[in-house]
Amino acid sequence: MRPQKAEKTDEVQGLPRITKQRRAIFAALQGDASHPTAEEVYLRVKEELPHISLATVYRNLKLLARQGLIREISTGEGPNRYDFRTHEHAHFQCDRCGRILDVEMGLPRELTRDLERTGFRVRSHELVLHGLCPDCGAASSAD
Amino acid sequence: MRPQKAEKTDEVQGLPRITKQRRAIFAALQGDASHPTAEEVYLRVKEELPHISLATVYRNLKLLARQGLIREISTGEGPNRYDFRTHEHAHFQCDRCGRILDVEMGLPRELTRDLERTGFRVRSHELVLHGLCPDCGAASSAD
DNA sequence: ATATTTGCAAACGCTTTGCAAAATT
DNA sequence: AATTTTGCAAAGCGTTTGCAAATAT
Repeated sequence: MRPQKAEKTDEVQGLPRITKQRRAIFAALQGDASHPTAEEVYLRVKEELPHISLATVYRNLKLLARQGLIREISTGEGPNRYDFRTHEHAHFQCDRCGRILDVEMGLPRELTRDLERTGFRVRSHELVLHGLCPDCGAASSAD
Repeated sequence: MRPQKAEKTDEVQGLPRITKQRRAIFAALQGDASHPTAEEVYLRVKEELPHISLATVYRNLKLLARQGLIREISTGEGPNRYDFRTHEHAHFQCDRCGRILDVEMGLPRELTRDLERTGFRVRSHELVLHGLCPDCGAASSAD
């Protein structure tokens, strides 16, 4: 029996470090309510760091999302989008213009309560509404 | 000015035809509450129609979904899944076993009412809950 | 000094598409 | 007969990954 050195069983990842790329990506997202895609974030950050690669952007967006510093939105069509707002809220995607808008809407307690009663443990949820946004709704009734 | 023959502007698609592939794909889904992926449907149908191609399965699942005969679920990770139940309901995906379960849960009227008041038109929504299903929740507390 | 992170390019998984032949209406 | 649909293979899109060099701790 050979002595084992500190069991790396859990594939533990060391502490995330603060690189200029990581900082710039996070900063680019701050205050951007447009729910940009990774590609869009890449283009924004590229102005500041012209040598940054798209892979780095993808890696960092994923990491920031895992850390809960940003939110990842998958709309079911097209690329994922990223949201600097991490509080509980839903999203509305317009069928016409494709824009994604924040909707301040939490899931009613009673809904999850029933689930938990039947043995589920609800950790999170993603709610995406589809339809026409105010702009496009008005435009379409004018057609 | 040359006479134009019947303007094909709208790229109108003719009526869907009933092929044995289409029928088999739809049939394979009937009563299958497991929310199979396109690949899984393909394997099932292949037993009956060994020469069917994966592309045909993809095409038909999309078509059936557009027609409202089945429902397409995008969970945000992994391939899309298909549901023969078309009525309003949510989905629960277990973080541990990955299974997707139906949750009879409609969106409360009041929630959408506010949106409609502010000019939105809500056509549909997709709600996916994440957490632990009863089986996995029990298993994990035993750890 | 050690571990993480980067940029690059190549690979990946899922899905869609162009095409000629086959099948449906 | 006209048009849709099929199977095949190839392309597509968004994303992830292997690697050696660069960087943060």
